[in-house]
Amino acid sequence: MISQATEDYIKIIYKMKGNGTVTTNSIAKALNVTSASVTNMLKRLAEMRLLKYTSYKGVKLTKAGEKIALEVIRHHRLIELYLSEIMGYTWDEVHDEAERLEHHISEQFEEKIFNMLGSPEFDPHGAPIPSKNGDIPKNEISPLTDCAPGDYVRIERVSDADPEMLRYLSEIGLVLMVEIKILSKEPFNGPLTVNVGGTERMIWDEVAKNIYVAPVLSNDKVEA
Amino acid sequence: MISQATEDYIKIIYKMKGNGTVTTNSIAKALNVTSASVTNMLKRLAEMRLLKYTSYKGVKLTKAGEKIALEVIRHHRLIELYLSEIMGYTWDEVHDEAERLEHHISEQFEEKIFNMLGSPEFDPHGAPIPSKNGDIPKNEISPLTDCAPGDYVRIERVSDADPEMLRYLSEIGLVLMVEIKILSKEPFNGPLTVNVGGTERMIWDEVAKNIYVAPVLSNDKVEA
DNA sequence: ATTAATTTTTAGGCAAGGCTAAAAAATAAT
DNA sequence: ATTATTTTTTAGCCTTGCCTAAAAATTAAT
Ligand SMILES: [Mn+2]
Ligand SMILES: [Mn+2]
Ligand SMILES: [Mn+2]
Ligand SMILES: [Mn+2]
Repeated sequence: MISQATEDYIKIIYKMKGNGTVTTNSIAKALNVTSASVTNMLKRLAEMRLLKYTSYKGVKLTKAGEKIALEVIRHHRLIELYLSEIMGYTWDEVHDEAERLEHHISEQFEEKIFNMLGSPEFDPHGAPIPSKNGDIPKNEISPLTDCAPGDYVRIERVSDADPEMLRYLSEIGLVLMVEIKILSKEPFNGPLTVNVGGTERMIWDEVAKNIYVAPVLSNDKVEA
Repeated sequence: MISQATEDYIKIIYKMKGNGTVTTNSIAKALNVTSASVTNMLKRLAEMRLLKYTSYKGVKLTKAGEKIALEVIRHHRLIELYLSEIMGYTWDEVHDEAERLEHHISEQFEEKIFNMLGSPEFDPHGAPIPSKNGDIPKNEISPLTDCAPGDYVRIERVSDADPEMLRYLSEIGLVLMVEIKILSKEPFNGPLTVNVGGTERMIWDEVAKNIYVAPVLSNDKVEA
């Protein structure tokens, strides 16, 4: 059996591979353990052939490691969606529960909830759910911070890192699939003003960073 | 946080307290570990004030220990019922899944499934679900092996220990709430013959041991 | 009352996964 | 090119839970 700690290391390494080299320190920070602990674990994971580890140089998952990462992420996102769709959790409550359960459900459980949810492709925060064989549903999204005045976009994904932020976002109506129009944007990472369901809102960098959007095709637009 | 191992020890000790003194060996057998491991753990549990441990003499849970036991058992049985009622598991599939999940769900999760299930009192095998404050729903049941010819009884509980046995029982129609009439019983733990839904069945000791029944009041009887 | 058998505890080890403090390597600054 | 800073690794230690083998205590049989 593969341990919870192992799964958490592998998962975080997988998630960090986007932003350049995955270093000892970055893993330590993400998992809230010391770098010494990370070095120790990386050696063991390399021993298990779940990743390739070059001292001082960083780390890269093997095929086997990536498979485990995708499996855990699939569990996590399916559970999040299940909690929210079937059990009535709010989107700020699902992450912590999923973070534990992802390591302890059976394949049968995974399959059952996958079917109950109608073969879903995205979790409650818009994150793609890897398929059983590791394919990741694609959708074209970009950071809200990249938008320009005049853009008309739909919220397609939010970061699930901070429950407080999620509560704030739903409070001000910034939930998935909501369409917003960018009214203005100040330079130097300054605040945006947007129109959300008829209300004008200011969204500053700290908040905007959490939101990803896709353009609304002009023929779908409903002028606000 | 209290570890999974701790919870499993406490739970098994609680369950064994019915049959006389709980000994090192009996715990070892039940948990499939060596007696040396048990001695070691008992010392730690005593240190944590979860039980009173007298060398060579056996063990008894404290109030704190009992509270943990009841909490874990409540989780286990609620999860079993949830899996069977809401997710379509069969009664032979629920135990293993519950055995892991019981240690990892939150109080919120517990509450949600409790409500979804309509404040249930018994699990899919007829075992009572301890209430939030530790009360255990009572029902008057006795072993099927204690029945005498002529008795008319209802199946109120089955042992969930062996999935194979559970599959066999449902195969021959011996599921919860089914009413059966005892036709004959051989001495020396010999087989019983019973009438189940019009069919005559032989139930020998190994099988009968798993079944607990309550008498059906004569005015409720439906002659078979 | 001894002796034999059984149960339980001790002693000593091991693997996983953490930690701190010190050493070494890599990077950045002068 | 040195020197200073940051990153990473080593070394040594700890706790949890498990193990085996040997010793001690208890219980059962003669
Ligand atoms: Mn996790
Ligand atoms: Mn999510
Ligand atoms: Mn368990
Ligand atoms: Mn049960």
